[in-house]
Amino acid sequence: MKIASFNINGIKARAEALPAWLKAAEPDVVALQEIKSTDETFPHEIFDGLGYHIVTHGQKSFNGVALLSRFPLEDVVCGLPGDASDEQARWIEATVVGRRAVRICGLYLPNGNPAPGPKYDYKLAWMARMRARVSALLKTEEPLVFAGDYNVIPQEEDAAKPEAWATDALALPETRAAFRELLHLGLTDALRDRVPGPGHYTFWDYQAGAWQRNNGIRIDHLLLSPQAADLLTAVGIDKEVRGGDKPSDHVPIWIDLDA
DNA sequence: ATGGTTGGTTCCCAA
Repeated sequence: MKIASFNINGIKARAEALPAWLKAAEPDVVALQEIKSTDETFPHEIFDGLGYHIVTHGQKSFNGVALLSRFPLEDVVCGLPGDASDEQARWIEATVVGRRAVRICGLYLPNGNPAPGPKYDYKLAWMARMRARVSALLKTEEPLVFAGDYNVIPQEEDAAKPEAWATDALALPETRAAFRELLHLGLTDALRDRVPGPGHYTFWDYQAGAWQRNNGIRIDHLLLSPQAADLLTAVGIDKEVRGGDKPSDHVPIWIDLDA
């Protein structure tokens, strides 16, 4: 089962690039972030003929997440549990059954800039709430995949120019500590596990020729529960997508599970 | 230290 995460930075702007990647990469399940669309205005027609079941959790203008799957999407949960007053669409869960059942959680973790400030407070509170949700799901002992844009640069080696991010919400010590707390629950960072070391980026800013200079950062992650990590057979970043026509500023990251 | 670009919306904000 090939499972991917892709922050598309606007579903309507990616009406050509996203289907083109799906045809080439043939993922079974995809977690999309930043659809920037409501459920009502989501352009389902761009996926016609590609064979995906689709669930969306959108909002107007900003954020918004979705799951695509060649298998039916079961037991869907929209919104990160733990704060009924939170109106930002950043979390969606569903179970897919291939040869085995896997629960997929798609997430768009808050950016948090500027830090310090209320946006950074929201980021840290959201990460604490995610930790509680991960803990609850781990008790099921199901294979779990947490796929998304974490807006976290976990270590210095995950940025081409780490000094440029020293005071940024994506890299502050408190951000990295909160990310490590997730890992310490028992999750495996699939890419770090299989391809340790520097130079593996998933985001290049549109500005200042970041792509041409390979000034990238690794902020899109696939974290696996122990039962999912046992099934991991491959991991990759589809870097070439960044050089295509009308690209997102993020590229897809994917894993293959023996499931 | 600053600037630079894109998307969705709107008389700029978020990233």
